[in-house]
Amino acid sequence: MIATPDRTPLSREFFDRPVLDVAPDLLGRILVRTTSDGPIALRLTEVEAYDGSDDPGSHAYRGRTARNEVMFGPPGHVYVYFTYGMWFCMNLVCGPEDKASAVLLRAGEIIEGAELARTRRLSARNDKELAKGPARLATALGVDRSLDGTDACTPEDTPLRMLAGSPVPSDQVLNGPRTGVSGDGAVHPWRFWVADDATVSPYRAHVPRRRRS
DNA sequence: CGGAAGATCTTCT
DNA sequence: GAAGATCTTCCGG
Repeated sequence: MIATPDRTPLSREFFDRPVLDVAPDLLGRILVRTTSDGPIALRLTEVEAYDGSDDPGSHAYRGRTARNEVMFGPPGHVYVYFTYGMWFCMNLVCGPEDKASAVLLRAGEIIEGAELARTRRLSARNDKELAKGPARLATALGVDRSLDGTDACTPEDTPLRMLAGSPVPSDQVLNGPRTGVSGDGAVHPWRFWVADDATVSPYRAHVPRRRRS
């Protein structure tokens, strides 16, 4: 028989821990995104930890700015940024407050609302690709900067919530270098994913884009 | 399948 | 002014 995933919300305390503890613990948890079109539920299969102001790969490394403001706020809130001229990516802020650490949600399996997700991800060739990659994940869920700062762990039915789901046993969690991170930040093996899961995105090392003539 | 290049624009230097 | 926590399409093997 199949264990029903736990639909209770994750607590603030869950996120109020060091980001390297929270990141692997987020695998198997469920993110629910609700809009007027209906709900989408996503089971997280791949994340990356960004260790706040100590981490050269982190948006918070060079201090507080208008963009990363939310990272310096309370844990359990959502940090959304815009990148490469057309994509959004989402993070969950971790503790302690002011450390500005966060977990980038890189990939997941859509377990509810796949029909709706497909309408936002027309280029996806199959359902495994709907949220395979951080920008794809945000696109599938209809997440943009208007959700920056949203509290993801309230008991109320907000547009974005984290539920307990079913944590992945540590022997099924793999880790390695972060994708697309350049310079000194690339050395940390702070990308975590579920072993043998087809929704995990392929690893790509950072490549500086060639300058246009 | 793998590599190259384009798309597109905010953010910080 | 340059680079970016990316994705898609196009091309060659």
